[in-house]
Amino acid sequence: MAPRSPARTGRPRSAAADAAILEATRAALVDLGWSKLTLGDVATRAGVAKTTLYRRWAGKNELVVDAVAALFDELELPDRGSLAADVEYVVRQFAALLDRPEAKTALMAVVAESTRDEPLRARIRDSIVDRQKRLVLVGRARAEARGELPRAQGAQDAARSADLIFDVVAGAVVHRMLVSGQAVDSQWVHGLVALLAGGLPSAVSPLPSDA
Amino acid sequence: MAPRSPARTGRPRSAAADAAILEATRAALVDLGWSKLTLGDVATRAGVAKTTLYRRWAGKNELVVDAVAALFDELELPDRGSLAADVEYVVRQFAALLDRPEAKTALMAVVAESTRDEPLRARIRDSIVDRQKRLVLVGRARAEARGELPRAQGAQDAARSADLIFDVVAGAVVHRMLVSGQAVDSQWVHGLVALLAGGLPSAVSPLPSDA
Amino acid sequence: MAPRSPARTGRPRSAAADAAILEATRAALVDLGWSKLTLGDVATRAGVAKTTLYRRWAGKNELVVDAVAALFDELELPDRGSLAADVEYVVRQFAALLDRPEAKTALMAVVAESTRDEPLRARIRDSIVDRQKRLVLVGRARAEARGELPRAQGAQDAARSADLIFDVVAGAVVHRMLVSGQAVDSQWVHGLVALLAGGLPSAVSPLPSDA
Amino acid sequence: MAPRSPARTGRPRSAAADAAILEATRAALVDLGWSKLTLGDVATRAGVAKTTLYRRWAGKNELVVDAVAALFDELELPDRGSLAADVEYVVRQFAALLDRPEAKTALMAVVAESTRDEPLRARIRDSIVDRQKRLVLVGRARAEARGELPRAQGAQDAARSADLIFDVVAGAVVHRMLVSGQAVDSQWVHGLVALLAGGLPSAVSPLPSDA
DNA sequence: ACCTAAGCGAGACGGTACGTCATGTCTTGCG
DNA sequence: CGCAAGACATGACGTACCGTCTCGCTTAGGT
Repeated sequence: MAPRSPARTGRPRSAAADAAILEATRAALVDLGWSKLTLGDVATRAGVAKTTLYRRWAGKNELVVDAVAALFDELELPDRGSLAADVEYVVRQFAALLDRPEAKTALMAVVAESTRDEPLRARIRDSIVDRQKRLVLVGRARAEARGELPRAQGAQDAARSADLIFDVVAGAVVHRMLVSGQAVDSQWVHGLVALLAGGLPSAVSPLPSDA
Repeated sequence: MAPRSPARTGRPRSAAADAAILEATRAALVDLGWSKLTLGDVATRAGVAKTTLYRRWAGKNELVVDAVAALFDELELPDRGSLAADVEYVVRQFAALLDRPEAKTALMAVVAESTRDEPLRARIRDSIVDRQKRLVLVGRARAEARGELPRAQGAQDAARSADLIFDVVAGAVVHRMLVSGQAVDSQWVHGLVALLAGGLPSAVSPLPSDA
Repeated sequence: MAPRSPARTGRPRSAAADAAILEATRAALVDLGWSKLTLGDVATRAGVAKTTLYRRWAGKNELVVDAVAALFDELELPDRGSLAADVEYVVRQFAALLDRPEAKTALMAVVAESTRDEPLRARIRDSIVDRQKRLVLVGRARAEARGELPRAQGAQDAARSADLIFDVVAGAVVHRMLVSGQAVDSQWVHGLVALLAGGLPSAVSPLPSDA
Repeated sequence: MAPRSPARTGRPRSAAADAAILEATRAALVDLGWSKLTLGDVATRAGVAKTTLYRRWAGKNELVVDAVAALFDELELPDRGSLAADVEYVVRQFAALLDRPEAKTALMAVVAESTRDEPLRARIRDSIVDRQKRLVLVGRARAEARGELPRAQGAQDAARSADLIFDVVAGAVVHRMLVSGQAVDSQWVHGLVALLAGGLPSAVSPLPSDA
């Protein structure tokens, strides 16, 4: 009755090993960064043989995607009472995540690798990117309920605009922190929120600082 | 030191070498991508010894930053008549640049490396990022002249909002193409322009397609 | 009455497995040679699990000794009518055996291993070497009966000279084939027989060829 | 003018490295034996990188042949006054050589490998085997001069019988020590000399012991 | 007819060595 | 003296076997 897995014989894979490897990968990312991380070192840290690691992941890219994906699932969006507050909350949360060294060094690196590796791109999309779009959908649904935003006209338009908002918000934070190399401070967050609320005209006007 | 060049043999190399190396680096990025690019291969392609290469650049990161920086200087912003048109133009131009394989594979990679290498981050900022902020300044100046945007209140606010706009626009395009892995098509560009013009409420409303 | 092994319960070992493993070992020696033979491959060929194999043999050396030992028991020495004919017969037979790829590749290899492994040397001696000394004893007994050789003076001398003759004859054939890498052809065999009959003076004189 | 070697540019190979590697190989053979010798360990012992080692030798087999070949060139044959004395001298010398652990463990192993590797067999023949045939030729020439042996009838016969004598003498010693695993003591040497002098009838007669 | 203990296949496990590759440095000899 | 050619020490790569260890089954003998 139960759809048994195709191979049922042999010694089963150690579940503990998977967890140890992913944890060791994150630790190694913190200590060494992406480019100096070696799978041999990860295996040693995890108390595992290199072969065990290669049995489960095709290479460094895939391993790091899995190791980092879990971090992104920690993001959440409680109701802060208004669209602006929700946006501010999620932006700060995302910035805090990108401030963690393991996320910072790994995210751009695997994205860079994915430009020449379609399966990797798909894995990143499935494990990391698409899962965070839920935050946009939740936020928008609340804003619609509050009357802050008009209701989407159709499913396709809804998806399209969600993608756009996601790219703008996530892209802005990533670019600010990793490309421009500057902190996501209150001033910048308030500027972004203003821009999202009212477009460029709102963004260029000075804002009351709260710092 | 003195550039003597009456009829000396063997001398002309040095000047040509730089150009040949950077060109070879771009070609290698196209063929191999960032992670499989090796300095030995670049040297061979450039018809140069590895020693010559290491005499001029500290490593792969620095070389690639220099090789790619030139591409970004091609961006320009002619007056398209309105703020919206200017934004659309620069977004499309930037997207076209990021579609080139040598830019795509290299940009994220060096940014990733720069998360643990402050001198590299500075080099990227100087050679690539900051030079493109001129586009924002030019665009805003025109928009102010046209009365599309209010004048900035002070130099500091002006710089701050220019940084914000730059992060939002560039970040959105980079995220769309490299992280989400989707094309920057007309629909998306128009959505972005609408969002920049009027904020989220404008972005979620359906737009007249031009595709 | 029979002093059964201490543990008598449980499923008995499969007799078929032993035969299959030894046969698979010989086949693998033919296909791969000693150094590329792996126990995993032998197990697969024999349709047996690696554990089954390790339950019975300590390692590759022991397994191969057992696998090739059987080949050597095929040697025999029918009465050819004279000492010279008996020697020629046994030399040709031994040469034919050493021409089989599984014997050729395995014999020297296990002997080489045995230089640092006393138990292995003993196993080789018991399973292979000493069993073939019977051929010398049979041949000498016949020659004595024919009056071709004087009777040995004592048991110790008899054993000593049998060892010597064995080393000389077997050593010559092995050296000819495996070290010098040349064929044991009629000319060489006749030369050897002449040398054994009359010593070096006989060996350096030209012999009537029969090829 | 001089026919320079094809490649004349670049840093030349270190002559010191070659010597250090061969010496380290012999030391490793003594410590570990053939089967546990690893090229990585040899490289470490020689204070050399693995790549340097692989640049010069194709693998373990070739390296070991070169490392032990030098040992065999130490053999020599001073005039001991009679054929029997010359034979005894060279047999003892060869036995002493085979008693050295690096020669013992390596010789049979490379011979075993050579059964499936024709280039290796040729290398062994050129570097080790053929070079020792000189001893047979020297010994025979002296014996002929002394009148102990008849002169060879032709060059071909001379070569053939030299090969035979070499296989018999060297084969007997090798077989005695490595296969039978017994010492080449005086009794055995005298037996061998007697056999070579007068054939089997001389060998089976008891000899005056000198031990 | 059950019980029990060992054998069995499959295959994952921690290891070790492999042979190759790229890095960044260092000698050479040529021009 | 600059430079190409390429050897060098270093160290990671990804693979192959090793010999051991679970697993979930047979498969017998003793009761």
